[in-house]
Amino acid sequence: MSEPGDQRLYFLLQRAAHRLRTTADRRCLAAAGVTTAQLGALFAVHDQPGITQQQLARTLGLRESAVTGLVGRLTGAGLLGRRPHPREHRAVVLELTEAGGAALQAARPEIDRFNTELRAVLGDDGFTGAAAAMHRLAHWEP
Amino acid sequence: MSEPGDQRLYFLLQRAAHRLRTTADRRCLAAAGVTTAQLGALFAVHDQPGITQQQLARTLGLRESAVTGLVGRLTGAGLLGRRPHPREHRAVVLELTEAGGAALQAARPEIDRFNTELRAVLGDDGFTGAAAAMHRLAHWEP
DNA sequence: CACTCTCGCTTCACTAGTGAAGTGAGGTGG
DNA sequence: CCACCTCACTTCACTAGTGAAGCGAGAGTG
Repeated sequence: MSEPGDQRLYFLLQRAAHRLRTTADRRCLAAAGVTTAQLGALFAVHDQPGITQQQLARTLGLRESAVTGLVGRLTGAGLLGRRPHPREHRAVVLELTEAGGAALQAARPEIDRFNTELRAVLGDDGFTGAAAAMHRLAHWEP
Repeated sequence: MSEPGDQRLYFLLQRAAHRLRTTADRRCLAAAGVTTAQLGALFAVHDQPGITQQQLARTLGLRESAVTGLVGRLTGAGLLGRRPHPREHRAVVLELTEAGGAALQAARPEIDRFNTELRAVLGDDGFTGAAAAMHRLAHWEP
């Protein structure tokens, strides 16, 4: 409709990401008391129990210092547990607590609803195409 | 290549946005001493001199409180000037300083280079399609 | 003339991230 | 046996954003 030929991909991408993030965060906070960033960490730990913080950083695409903070907030909220790694003295092993699993369950329907809405906005082809493009950009080596 | 059918658009979008943002920020900081968020504000003021903070917030898709901080950093760096609005006592009017204009000029080639790289990664059609999708998502009313 | 209302902007506490520098228990080589 | 190195993790100062609460000069209103 408006501005059909807008080609400032970087700007639009940041705008879209920011928009989606704030609305998704709002919904997930209401539904499960966690943000989407926290949800990402919980999912990663759920999919790979016993993951270390370093692996988690790599999985989420963050620096380790960011993970220190994120994990700190999650353990503080009782959603994640930490214990020393059995074979590597520096490392720490993460696992979901019951509350963490419950938060994941509570957020699940909200996530599905959100995804469905995105699919409705873009259409099936647009959705798939966008996902493929984002995948390429996320894994691009500059 | 890997994970061809990854359909977690939200996750991928955030990942891509984060990835692009950090690399673009790094480059723009090196080339012009400003971040891309600051560059966005400078461009908006350049395109619309005398813009108020409220209008700037709307242009950038941010809350006014975020703009307070952003503008504070930019005036502190001497890139932006503030003066009282002639007709509206609450409002403030923004304009580029010379240093602000210079920063814009210094960043321009970096921006163009980055955009060219993105186009190379996605291909012309992929680029246009992604931009259209991002435009839709950025302007989506939930 | 006083009283209230308006509404840009600010402030505060918070989450979320970078990047550089630091920490320290445990292997490793002389 | 001890100094040295490794390297997960932490800390620190910073940018960037939300959302709620609040400020305050000026316009309306009685």
